[in-house]
Amino acid sequence: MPFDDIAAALRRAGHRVTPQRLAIIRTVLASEEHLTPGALYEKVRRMDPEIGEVTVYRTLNILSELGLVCMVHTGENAHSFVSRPPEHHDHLICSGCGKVINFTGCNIDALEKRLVSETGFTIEEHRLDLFGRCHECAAVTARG
Amino acid sequence: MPFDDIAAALRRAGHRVTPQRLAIIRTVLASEEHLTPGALYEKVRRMDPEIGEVTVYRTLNILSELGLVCMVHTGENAHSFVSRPPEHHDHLICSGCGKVINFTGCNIDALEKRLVSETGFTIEEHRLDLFGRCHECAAVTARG
DNA sequence: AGATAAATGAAAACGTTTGTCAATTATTGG
DNA sequence: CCAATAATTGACAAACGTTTTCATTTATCT
Ligand SMILES: [Zn+2]
Ligand SMILES: [Zn+2]
Ligand SMILES: [Zn+2]
Ligand SMILES: [Zn+2]
Repeated sequence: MPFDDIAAALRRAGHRVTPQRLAIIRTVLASEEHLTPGALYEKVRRMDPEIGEVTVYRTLNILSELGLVCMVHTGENAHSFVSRPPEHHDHLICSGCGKVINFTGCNIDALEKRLVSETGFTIEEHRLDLFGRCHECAAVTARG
Repeated sequence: MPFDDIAAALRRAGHRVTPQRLAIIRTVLASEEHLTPGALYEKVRRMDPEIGEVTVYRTLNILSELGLVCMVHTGENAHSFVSRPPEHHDHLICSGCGKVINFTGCNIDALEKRLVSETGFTIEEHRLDLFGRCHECAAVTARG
């Protein structure tokens, strides 16, 4: 999602567009990786050394509630946030070497439809991680 | 997973089988819902009032690493744990109230086959979490 | 039963997240 | 542009969730 669209959506939702919020949005957009509020705070400080950590938390909550950034539950003790990617993808992770392969086309629409009708939930997103062993690591295991 | 199997697996992995751990396992097995370590601690205390909260944390980490219980990332600020049912299941999680619904039949075999042939990976397991809003929480959002 | 290393529980350290509040500031409208 | 207004900010502290530390206890093995 482009910078200007995020700022416009913020204003449209009745929030003010402050320099601090713009700095936070820029920093999220500039980073490819998922960042915790704390890590993001450290990065934003380089742009705006006076910014408070609390402002980062508050802004991320707003952006995430408006669907302007993506909140990821990693299993660590803190949430992570990342700019909303252009297209949806999931992960294939090697338990041996840690290699991560992104793939598209998870194709779970039928499953989502089934669950919507069975549970009454509104489904917004999902996270699918497949764990296994890459070719190299599988070979090592077989030998050992 | 039955009580005795969990205890045996614990011992097989080189861990000791203590009364505290048995109480924690019993409590997890007795509860249908996902519980945070804190909530679980309150329940276990009724069986063993002298148990320490730290022991609950440590035990849950061990059980979860050994795959004997299921750790759920709900989007709340704490993880939840639940007994692992005999058959594979995935999670549908409400971003509003944290409610978790288990479902079976994720049916991703075709996807796994495709990825195996495309990447050469051997796939061992997966984690699929769907996030959305339950009927009650969706109503609140629409009203607000 | 005795030796040994793992496990326990209390307290404290640590990181994350939220609440409070006076001071600042983006926005609105004249 | 200026003044009025209400949202936002940042410092501080409080509330959580989780891990570390360490002396004491205890499960396990011989
Ligand atoms: Zn590998
Ligand atoms: Zn997907
Ligand atoms: Zn709900
Ligand atoms: Zn599944």
